[in-house]
Amino acid sequence: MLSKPAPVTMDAVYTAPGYLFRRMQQIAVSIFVEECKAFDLTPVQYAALVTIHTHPGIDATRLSAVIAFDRSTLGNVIERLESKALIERKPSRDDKRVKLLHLTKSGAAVLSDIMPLVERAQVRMLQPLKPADRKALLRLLTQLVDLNNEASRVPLRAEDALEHLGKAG
Amino acid sequence: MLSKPAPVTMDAVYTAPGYLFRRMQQIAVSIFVEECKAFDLTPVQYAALVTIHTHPGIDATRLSAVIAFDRSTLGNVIERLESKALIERKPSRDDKRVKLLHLTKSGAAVLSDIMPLVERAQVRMLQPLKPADRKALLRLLTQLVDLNNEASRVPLRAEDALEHLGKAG
DNA sequence: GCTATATTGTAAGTATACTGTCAATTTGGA
DNA sequence: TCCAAATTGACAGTATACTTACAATATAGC
Repeated sequence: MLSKPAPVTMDAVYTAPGYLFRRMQQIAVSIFVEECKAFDLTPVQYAALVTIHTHPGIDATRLSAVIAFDRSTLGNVIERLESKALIERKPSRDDKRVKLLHLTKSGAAVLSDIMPLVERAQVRMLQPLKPADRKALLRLLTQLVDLNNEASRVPLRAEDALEHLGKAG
Repeated sequence: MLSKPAPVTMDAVYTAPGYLFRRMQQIAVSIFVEECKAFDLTPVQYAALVTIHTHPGIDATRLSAVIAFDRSTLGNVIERLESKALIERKPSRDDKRVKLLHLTKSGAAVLSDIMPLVERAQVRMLQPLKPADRKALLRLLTQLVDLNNEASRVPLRAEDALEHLGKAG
């Protein structure tokens, strides 16, 4: 026997994992921006700063692989960071196509000042849960993001991107 | 004694809940678009269609509250749905400021055709986890989104938005 | 050494997602 | 009733996040 199609309710939206992920991302960005409003820095810009600090002389394409950003999107992000004088772009001697990224003094100062605020924001996002639930959620989310890595259009390629990044500049 | 500041590593990015939420949202959108590519419909457009179907004659402002979207963003979404002839906008008799939203026949057909594909996408997002872990993650995420509702710039206001939406048109 | 292929940065185009502001309209209070 | 305040849809501006395309350059295979 064929059963009738279920009636459409708002549950088709509210209980969908995709809706919850979008909503949580919205909330996370709100909290981040609020905590860091003194610095006019977005979550994406922060991730880029941390990565350039950790890997001085990285180029834009590798950076995009290390933080799982689209290469085109990252172009604009880099532009904004450069116009705020937080990073510098210098042509590579080895490869004329490449531009190497470094933090400026100002960029390093901003990064070190903003890190405690970012930490506060991260804590706030999970605050409403009980400590054990925070741990459980983080564990499941880390696992799911890792297992779904290839499903995203811009998979994380941390090791691949960095294995050729020696002490060269 | 003052302790030295911890050295900055990529963990400042990778283990932050905010990074994991952004990454998971990225993955979720990728999977949605891939499953639904036959229909050229985005997750946001889908949520709008479901809501307009469930609440015919809703206006844009209430719609934004029901799915927790920014009102300005929603304006563009509605425009696109209208230009694809999936919805209609009609002026209200009661309030000259308001435009009421309804699905077209084509919109209703698309919605009913796309729902199984959306369901498949939602399943795929959690597929890599063990069934018990899927349930646990959904439960924690639902709880966290609910408890953090006010932290977002556009809180969900389902009941408020709908309590005045009677049979009027 | 020369050529097919790949990589890099960049640009244009689309779609969220937010910040403001604004005019038209409605509503509530004095 | 009349005026201040709120609401609604629209617009401009910024910032992700993706697509495709392109020119300059580099690399690999022959």
